Amino acid sequence: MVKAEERNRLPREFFTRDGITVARELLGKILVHETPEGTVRGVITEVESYMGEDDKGSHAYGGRRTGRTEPMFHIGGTSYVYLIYGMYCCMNIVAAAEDVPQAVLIRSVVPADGESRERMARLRSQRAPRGQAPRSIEKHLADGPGKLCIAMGITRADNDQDLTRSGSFYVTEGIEVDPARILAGKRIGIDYAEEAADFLWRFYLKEEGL
DNA sequence: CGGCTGATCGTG
DNA sequence: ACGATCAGCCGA
Repeated sequence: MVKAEERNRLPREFFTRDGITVARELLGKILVHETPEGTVRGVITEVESYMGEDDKGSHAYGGRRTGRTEPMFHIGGTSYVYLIYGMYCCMNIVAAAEDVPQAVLIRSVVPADGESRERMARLRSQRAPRGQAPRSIEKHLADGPGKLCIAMGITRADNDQDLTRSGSFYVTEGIEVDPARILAGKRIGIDYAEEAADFLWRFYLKEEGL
């Protein structure tokens, strides 16, 4: 007997489309991570597209295929988790076909239920670098790529996983999103990307209200 | 709320 | 050296 959640898992065909379509469609979907501490579910509210070899903002720009970027070249539906600034992780979901290095950076989620909210708060609290936990965990539970990974227990151990098959890491249907509620803006933190820094490839939901 | 800065380390 | 970042601290 399968869990209802398993029946709603997004299939390969969802992810093997272009990175902008997948990014927009991911808004409102639920990222699920089953950890030893329990299952954490987050509704995706902000994403960014990284569009492959020609995108100066992408790790795969110029076809750069190394140990780190390898997962980006795998088939749509693969996870790409990497360490950033020596202390945080960023979580991406690869899009498109194999050898087409497009990916969607998950920038923000909100807890899908009360249990997830509690687990996110605990995970964020227990990882207090020097001293006390962050000031306002409640208001900023998972509203950033690094915070999101901490809140959902996502680490580099979750890199290069097939989200369409993994038993503990996947995406399911979520809330219905009116396309009119999707806003677009410039991607964050890629000032070095020249003209690509101005592309409106960041998508987010108007009003975090849900 | 906006700007500045230190922390920290795998990757190329 | 350099980040697809975060949190604390400052000033307005």
